[in-house]
Amino acid sequence: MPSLEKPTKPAVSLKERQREERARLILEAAQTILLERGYHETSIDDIASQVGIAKGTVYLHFPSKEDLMIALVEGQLQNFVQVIEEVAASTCSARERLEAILRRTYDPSEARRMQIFLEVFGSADMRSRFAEKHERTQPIIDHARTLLRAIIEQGKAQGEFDQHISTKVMIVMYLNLLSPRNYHHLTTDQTVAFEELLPQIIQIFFHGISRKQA
Amino acid sequence: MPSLEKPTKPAVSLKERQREERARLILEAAQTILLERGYHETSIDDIASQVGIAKGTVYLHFPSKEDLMIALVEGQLQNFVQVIEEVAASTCSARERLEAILRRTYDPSEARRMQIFLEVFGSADMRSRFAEKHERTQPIIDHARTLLRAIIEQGKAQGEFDQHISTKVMIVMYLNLLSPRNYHHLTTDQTVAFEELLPQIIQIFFHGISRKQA
Amino acid sequence: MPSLEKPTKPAVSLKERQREERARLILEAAQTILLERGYHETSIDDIASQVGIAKGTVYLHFPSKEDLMIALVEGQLQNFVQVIEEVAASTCSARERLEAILRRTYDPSEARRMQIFLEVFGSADMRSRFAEKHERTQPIIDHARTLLRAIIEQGKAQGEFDQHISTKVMIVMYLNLLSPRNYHHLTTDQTVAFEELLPQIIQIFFHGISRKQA
Amino acid sequence: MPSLEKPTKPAVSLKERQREERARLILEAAQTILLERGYHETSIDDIASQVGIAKGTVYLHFPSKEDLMIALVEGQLQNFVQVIEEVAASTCSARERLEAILRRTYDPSEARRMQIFLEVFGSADMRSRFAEKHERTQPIIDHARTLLRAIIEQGKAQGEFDQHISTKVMIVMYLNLLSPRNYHHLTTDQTVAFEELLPQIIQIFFHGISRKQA
DNA sequence: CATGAATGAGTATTCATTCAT
DNA sequence: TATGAATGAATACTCATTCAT
Repeated sequence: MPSLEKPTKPAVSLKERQREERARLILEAAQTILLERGYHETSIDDIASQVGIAKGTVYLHFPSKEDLMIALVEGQLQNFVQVIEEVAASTCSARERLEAILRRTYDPSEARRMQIFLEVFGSADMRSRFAEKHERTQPIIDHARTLLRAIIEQGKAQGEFDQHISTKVMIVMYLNLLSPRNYHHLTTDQTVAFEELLPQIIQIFFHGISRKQA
Repeated sequence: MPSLEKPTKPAVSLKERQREERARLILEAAQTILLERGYHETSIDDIASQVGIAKGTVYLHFPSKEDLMIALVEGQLQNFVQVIEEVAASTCSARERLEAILRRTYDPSEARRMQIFLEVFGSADMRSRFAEKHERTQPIIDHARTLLRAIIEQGKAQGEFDQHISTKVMIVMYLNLLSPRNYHHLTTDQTVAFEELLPQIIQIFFHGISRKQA
Repeated sequence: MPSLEKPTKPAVSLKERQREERARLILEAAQTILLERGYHETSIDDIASQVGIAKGTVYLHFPSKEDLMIALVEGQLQNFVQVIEEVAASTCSARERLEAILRRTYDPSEARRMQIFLEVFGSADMRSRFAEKHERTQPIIDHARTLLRAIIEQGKAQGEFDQHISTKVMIVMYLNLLSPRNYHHLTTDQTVAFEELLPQIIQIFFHGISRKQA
Repeated sequence: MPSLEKPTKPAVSLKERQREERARLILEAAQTILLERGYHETSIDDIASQVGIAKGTVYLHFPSKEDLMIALVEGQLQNFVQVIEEVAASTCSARERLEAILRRTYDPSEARRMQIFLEVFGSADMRSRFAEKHERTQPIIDHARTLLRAIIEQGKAQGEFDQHISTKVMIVMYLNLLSPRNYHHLTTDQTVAFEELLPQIIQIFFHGISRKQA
């Protein structure tokens, strides 16, 4: 019977799990409000009351508003890297792999998880605020870029992509496609459904970078 | 008597001109600092002292910090529309016209004039702040989109662009290209010079949307 | 059966002793940290972790931070009174007895035990905080003063001290000598060692109050 | 007539005078409340409403609560040094000069001006808070000590004071006498009037350090 | 009893905005 | 008109205290 032993370990892990759960709830609330209102318009009180806890409790999990923000971005960045890693391991063609990443990024159930991270780099406020504390995130970003670079260069080598276009530019443009935010710019009048948006974007991008049939 | 000639009109107009000049100086200073530091990190005092006037004077021209910001964006938006209008009137091919707009947007001497406008829509802070006061900018944006739509549809009609891709998507993606900011995302290590960036972006985009040679 | 011997009393007393021991440990830790950092810079957490217990446990012994402080001061005050009482009982001359008290107060091994008490009265923060809860300490202080008064008046009666100087003033000045803190004022550059400081202070004070040889 | 010239200088100086007046009022209020309640128990709001101004206005004059405190202490320190300097210049005997300083320090109209400065060095909180920002005050203190040293050493040379007692110890003890605060320790029961206190203190101290008539 | 997570009152500080000069 | 001193609402953060486990 497993009840023979009553180890203290699970207890510790329980507290730890509760703690992480709490942190996760805070991050989630923070994400929702931050996306809606932005960093400066969101107070710690707002976040706390969204979670249904007291202001002080937020500080038990994150030493400062900024650190909360950074944790949020870092988590999403890691999510993103994980998606790339999973896809990178497959044996499909380069295009298929890049498409897969795009699809997972646009997948509504995933999308929310990455918005802040994508948002952060789009705001002067945020970027300058981040610049200093980037040390930890930079290596993760570098890793992501390395993986993408490998995929794209395979695609070039296999004749899928145009070798005259710099890999760097492809990466940048590809990453641009990843920000669903960009597609709200001037489409608040929801006349293009997301379901039709993605295939067309894919079409433009991959046709755009495909090897020209001279 | 000096009242022989109608002195009021010119006087008013002079004052008015001076007034506008003042407002322009403030907007210019605001633009510079806002781009550098972001909305919240920029105080009215910062802007005033950049212009060399007192804080209170800013309020003689703009009723609030937010209105200053909105005036700034509106001005840039109008700039942008003007560029589109100028180009739209030409008789070049659709692609040539769209390329011309891109080039003027990327042109360093013009670029600064549009960055805030482009930046604003990339920050949750800004967007939510704007949402309410959009009434005035929305018609301008609609006008721009109408002009672009016309060009693109000409391009489709003339067989330049792929008719299977929705015009809306093309517009959105095209507007995305316009934000130089996007190309800083992960290119802080200046390995892709801007001069080579633009032609490649153009290449990808226009090849991407070009009619397929079945 | 273990109930043969009356186990309750010793058990309670053991618990009580443990309880008091705990309280003593807390007071000791509090003293160390409070002296180093001051009342406001010391958190209950600091004290608890210095003792190696949890924050809540401190509250099982002292109803508030302030009460902890008061208990500390009261204990030290009692210490001080005890020193006076021990010395007062001796048969030496008045001057020898007052000197003995001074020496024991300055004795490094004792000194720490009284610093907080002396410190408290030197800080406006502390005094105002104390003012209300003085009721309990006041009688102890009165007792100390009575003892000192007796010694001094003996000294006067025996011709040791100048009868023209008020006993009250002598007491006040004498108590002033007791605060080693005072001698840090401007001697941070440690050029006067404590060992030479005390004899000279004694010399000045007792010569100062000695009967004048007309 | 002096009204012939309407110089702008006086206007500037008026503003400047108003500004200084305001700062003085703040310092005065701060002093009163700080002495009563101590640093931590005094909020900027308390000070502001004591002066009858808004919180923000305090910050127009002092960049932080701490700086306000430092300004206060520094001002009082300078007051003290000025007293010493004035007295030091006289040609009286050493004792007379030291007595003069004591009297001026105890003079009720002056006393309030120095209490904070004397208080600060009596609180662990304050001292540690000050330690860092002492750079500016240290030279002033050193100057004061140099002046006092000179007087005392003259006294020794002239046979007024006992040469066997270290000048440093005399200075320290003398400075101790200067803190009226010390004489409240245990004399809240106003049985010794200040008028009789001072002469007796003087008597003890100067008899204490006087050359012994072997 | 002991714990330490949760609380929320309290505070320093900032800055857009106003208005007397 | 221009100024900039004054204002006070807003907000991040701390920490004594409580209480469920």
